[in-house]
Amino acid sequence: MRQTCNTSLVVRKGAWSAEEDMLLKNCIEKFGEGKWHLVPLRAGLNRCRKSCRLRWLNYLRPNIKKGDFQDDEVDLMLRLHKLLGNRWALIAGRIPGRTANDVKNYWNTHLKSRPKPQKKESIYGEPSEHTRVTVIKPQPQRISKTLNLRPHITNHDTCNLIKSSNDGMDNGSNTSAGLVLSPIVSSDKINEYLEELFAEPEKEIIDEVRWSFDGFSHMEGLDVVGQEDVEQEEGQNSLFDFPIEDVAIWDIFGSNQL
DNA sequence: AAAACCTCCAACCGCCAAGCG
DNA sequence: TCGCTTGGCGGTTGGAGGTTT
Repeated sequence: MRQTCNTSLVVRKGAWSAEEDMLLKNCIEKFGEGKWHLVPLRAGLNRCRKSCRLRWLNYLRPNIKKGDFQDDEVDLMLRLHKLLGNRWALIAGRIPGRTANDVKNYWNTHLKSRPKPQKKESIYGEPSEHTRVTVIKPQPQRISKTLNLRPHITNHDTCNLIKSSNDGMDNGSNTSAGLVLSPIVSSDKINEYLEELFAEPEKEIIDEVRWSFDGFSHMEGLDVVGQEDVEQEEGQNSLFDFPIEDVAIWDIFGSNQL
């Protein structure tokens, strides 16, 4: 019989006690993350694997930032949500110390129902009523060898996806798989997609995206290469083959391997 | 003071895809 | 190729604590 959280097997539910936390923490520190099906046994916990995993990821793991979201975190969250939609794991992967659950909860409680600001007052780039925004949703959610990234990009476009070896996180706060797009997609396709995405004058698009690039590179210690430098790069199949604003979009998809 | 209501977030649930035999 | 197990995700819920009446 398969033991899951849904069976009638008696597994403890509800809030975790300090003792359970300690047992789980000791277990993870001893055996490492992963093999969640073994964790309840190893730790001596009467909890299901999912519950153990969730408790560790959302509460016990080191480097988790508690407390209110800072303005820059909220700003980043809004921008990422505009691009990615409800991809909380991906969004959290770009906000150091925050978990997907944190981001989701914050969004649902603070941002979801808030009125959209007027266009001119918008600091988050919210779309006007005439602006159609297409949320980028890498499809499918998990990497597949036969992945068709987006309808815009047909099989004719060679579009390789590489699963990031370090899950796309360099801050230890997220376990979502990072996606790395190899830059074989034509710039035309990217520009076409950007235009559809923002449906704004070109300058605004570039400003928006450049902000993103600057933000990420600052946050993650990336070495920003300006447009002039980009043009001097010679390597083939390099992300630097792209204009700087294009690189930012791919970074948003989850890569920190620039 | 207490009941009603609201807010927030930890935890649960169900689903999906990868991996493996 | 198929079925099972596992890891991971987003949506939802329940209850504790705070606020209002």
